[in-house]
Amino acid sequence: MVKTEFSPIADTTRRAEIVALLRRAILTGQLGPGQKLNELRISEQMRVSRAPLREAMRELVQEGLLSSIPYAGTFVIDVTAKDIDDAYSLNQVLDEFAIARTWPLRDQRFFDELDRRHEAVKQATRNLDTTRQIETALQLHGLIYEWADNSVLLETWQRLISRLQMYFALHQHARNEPVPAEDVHETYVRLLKGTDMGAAQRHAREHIHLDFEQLLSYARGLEQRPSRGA
Amino acid sequence: MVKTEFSPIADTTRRAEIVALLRRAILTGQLGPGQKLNELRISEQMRVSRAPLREAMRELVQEGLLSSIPYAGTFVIDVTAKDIDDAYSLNQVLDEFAIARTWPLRDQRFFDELDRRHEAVKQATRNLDTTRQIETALQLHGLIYEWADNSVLLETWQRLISRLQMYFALHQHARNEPVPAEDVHETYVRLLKGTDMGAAQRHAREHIHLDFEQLLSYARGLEQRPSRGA
DNA sequence: TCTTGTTAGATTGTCGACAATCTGATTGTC
DNA sequence: GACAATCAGATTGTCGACAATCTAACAAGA
Repeated sequence: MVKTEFSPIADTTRRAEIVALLRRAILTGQLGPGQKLNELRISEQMRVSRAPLREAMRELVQEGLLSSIPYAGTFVIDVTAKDIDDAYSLNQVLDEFAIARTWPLRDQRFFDELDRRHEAVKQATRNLDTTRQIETALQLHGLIYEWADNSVLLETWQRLISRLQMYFALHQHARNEPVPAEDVHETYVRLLKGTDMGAAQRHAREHIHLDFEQLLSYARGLEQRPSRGA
Repeated sequence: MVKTEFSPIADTTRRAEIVALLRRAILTGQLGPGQKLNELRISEQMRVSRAPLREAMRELVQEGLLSSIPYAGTFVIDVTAKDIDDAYSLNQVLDEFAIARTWPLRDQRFFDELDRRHEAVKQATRNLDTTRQIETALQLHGLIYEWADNSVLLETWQRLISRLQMYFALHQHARNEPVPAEDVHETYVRLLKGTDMGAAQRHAREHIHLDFEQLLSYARGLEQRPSRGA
């Protein structure tokens, strides 16, 4: 008997597809912060009734990407500088924990996957695809969470990251300039392969520090002259 | 002009009430792990149509209390020893972080609220109300998260804790014996009022350690002979 | 006996219509 | 003109019915 490895088949409900569509629209900035989601219009555009759409929106509300006010509407969450700062500081703590948990579990498969994701970032960078670059960079960063063998931690990080991805996408959208060509993840990958866990943890803190600083100043700028919706 | 302090008025949608009802049923053990939620039956019992019920269930799925399989059903999540262990280890890290953040923000109002919640636990203990005892103990513990002024952290903790509360409730249900009468939170409260932050952090780790150990052995016992549903 | 195909019942997913609520403009009054 | 009452339109919340899918029992054939 050969050991078969089947992955679970795709969700075939409209609801699941709607969730994916909406999430993507938010994370890429297609739907801006504060924007209201009109149920009737969206359901007509997607050729779907409002029932699965509303269920999908409820999921995204709990996921933290939307916020809903009864009888008023459902909106894309607003970006405040404090939110980013909060997420950033928590992310530092989680990073440290994730690295500590992953450290003794590293093996060849881990290193291979690390390289693969690193390569994906470089690929996106070469192609000047900023959206994909953010996506791949977060996936590279997320490996330590997937490897840490702690489902609650992984889930927590994914919730955190979906918001950060939205922020980063907004930022890039606004600046609309070519992304840094040099490989900023080189050291990160190298340290994760090394033997000094403390060094890896320390670097992780600073690794994303610069990006966050830029993001923060951008968000602070937004708050001076808030533009509602789109 | 007097500074008015109005709390937001209650959500008046059926959906919100259904969420509250279901959550309570799960956290008190009225709905056991693995149990399937029949939409038609529940909607009839609540005198509500399936639409708001399904939306409510979608929220609880994202909250981590339910899990859903398309066309198969929605179930109360299963309790595994690993889940508890994962949640416990993450909770330690978060506790440390929350205390560090709260520390410089402590003031008289903090101390008062601390005493108030401590008193609530003692009250529930005197009344031998185990469910309420768990609830109040978690609320006491949650003060450092509410005070830490980090919305993402608070949200993370609340997700974590709703599951832990379910575990604890199950545990108590199973053992069904009078809860410890002595005041195990005395030291915790005293240290949070003191000047040695490190001591408070260290104690927080051990504070819940014993409870978790009991919980873990209980969960491990469950996994030997899994009883599905109720 | 084991496997495969069929079918009836139950349950979940989706739809279109109606009810409840909010928003903004309009009207009337002082 | 300022302000409150009213009303029409738009939008969200809820309902009941239908479609799609799953489950389990049963029958047919090797």
